[in-house]
Amino acid sequence: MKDVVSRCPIEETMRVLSGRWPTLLLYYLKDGTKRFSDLRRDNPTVSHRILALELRKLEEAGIVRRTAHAGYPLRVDYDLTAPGLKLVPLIDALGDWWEVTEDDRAGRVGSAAEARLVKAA
Amino acid sequence: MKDVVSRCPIEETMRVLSGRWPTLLLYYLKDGTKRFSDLRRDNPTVSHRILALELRKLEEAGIVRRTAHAGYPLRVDYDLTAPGLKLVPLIDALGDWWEVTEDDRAGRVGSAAEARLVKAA
DNA sequence: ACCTGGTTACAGAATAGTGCGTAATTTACA
DNA sequence: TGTAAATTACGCACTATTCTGTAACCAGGT
Repeated sequence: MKDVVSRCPIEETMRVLSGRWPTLLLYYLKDGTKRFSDLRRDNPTVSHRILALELRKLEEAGIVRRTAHAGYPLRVDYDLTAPGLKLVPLIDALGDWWEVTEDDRAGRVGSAAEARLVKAA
Repeated sequence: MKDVVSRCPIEETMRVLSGRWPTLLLYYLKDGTKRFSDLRRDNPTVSHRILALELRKLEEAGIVRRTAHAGYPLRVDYDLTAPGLKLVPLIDALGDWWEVTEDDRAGRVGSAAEARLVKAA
């Protein structure tokens, strides 16, 4: 994915949300502040390095906020920004779509155009 | 992205929609049947190989339907299935989100938690 | 020395692009 | 009449690019 300037908002959004982790991190962050180590526990299959990179990407996109606290054994908090919170229901909707359409997607029901014809008849 | 079996519907959905092309193809297919060459014209930056692969992925996911007509000059039509059509408004919503939150994301307004506090005060 | 959050270096895997080949029919031209 | 070229939707091999993981290392504070 080259860094092409596209004025298409869908493309821009997907540039941020694409991949395995972004939506999952949003999901885990939706009910409050989490620390780096919390997020690792939430999803143990993400590597240390990738988690840091993904979080930074989301931070730069203005979706999560990073807060570093001075002192102790070091502590960094992550939480959603207002735009990030607004994104949560949209992502949930995608998950719902997956479940609701499960049978149709598997059961090869035919095209939507076909369905329209059937309804019209 | 390994082929890990995850029962998380969000993860499953993103496995299909991730990347630069899937959402764009959905976008171009939303108002009717298109041929392979139409889709190439709609997005001239996708290579023929990748377009074929992406379309096949979407077909296997039950989102688009492929219809090959016999005979030469060879002709193949693509259109959305019913689940695919249902997906369209969700993707549009993501695009809208990008535009609506543009200022907030850029203008570093602070976290959502902060916003809640402000409202509460 | 140990903890947490993060970075760097390198390796291997996954993904994307280029160019060539193919099919049967039509059109283009000498 | 012969033949060369274009058309359409790919598949295949090869290369380029990007992504992801492992492991090591660093910072500041107890």
